[in-house]
Amino acid sequence: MFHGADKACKATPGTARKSSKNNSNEEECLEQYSHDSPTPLLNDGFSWRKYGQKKIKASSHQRCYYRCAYAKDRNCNAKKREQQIQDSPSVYRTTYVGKHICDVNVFSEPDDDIANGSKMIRFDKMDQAMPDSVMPRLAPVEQQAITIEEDTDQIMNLEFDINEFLVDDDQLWEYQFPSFSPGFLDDLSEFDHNPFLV
DNA sequence: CCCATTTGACCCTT
DNA sequence: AAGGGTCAAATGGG
Repeated sequence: MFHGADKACKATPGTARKSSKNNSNEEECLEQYSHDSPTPLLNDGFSWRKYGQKKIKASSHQRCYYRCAYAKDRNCNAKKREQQIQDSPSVYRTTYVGKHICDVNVFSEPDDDIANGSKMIRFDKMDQAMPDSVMPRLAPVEQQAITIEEDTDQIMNLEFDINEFLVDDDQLWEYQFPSFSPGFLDDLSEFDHNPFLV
């Protein structure tokens, strides 16, 4: 139950407010994709703009809502929400929703890129770092085994899975960003996450 | 001043 | 009605 990849084929609830009730079944199947890490994933390569924050009933922590900083300019509909889902060993779940069409150039063939060992990273408009963080795995994951968690969006079994998360994450990031050392992220989050102070 | 975050109201779905 | 997601005015920092 980790990288819960599943689609929400219900015509973007967010935009539904404009066209009243056009829902039902559009072809707007948003992918949803979560990623857990011991620290908030503040800098995942995209520029985000926070647009909301809410207290979630199930959790004692708040959930923050971000959308692509270029959403306006490039009409990008990528969003993410981030929430601390556990305390003791703190775990933050970042859920990505939608795709970054603002960076569609590097998106062409993620698998191909990786296979060829070529660079799939562009720093053009990013003042931060690598683009395309976790998105490229969307497609492959979809046809893998989604049978694990479907709608079980709960946190429950996290306790014993944490270790898996950590290990897997390291490998995952290394796999996706060969140019960066695995510790790169740790380093980053170490100084720009401040759950309680500041 | 400009722009990103904050924050509560608003809206939609269940 | 409750819970979750987004808007937008106010706020604060650069």
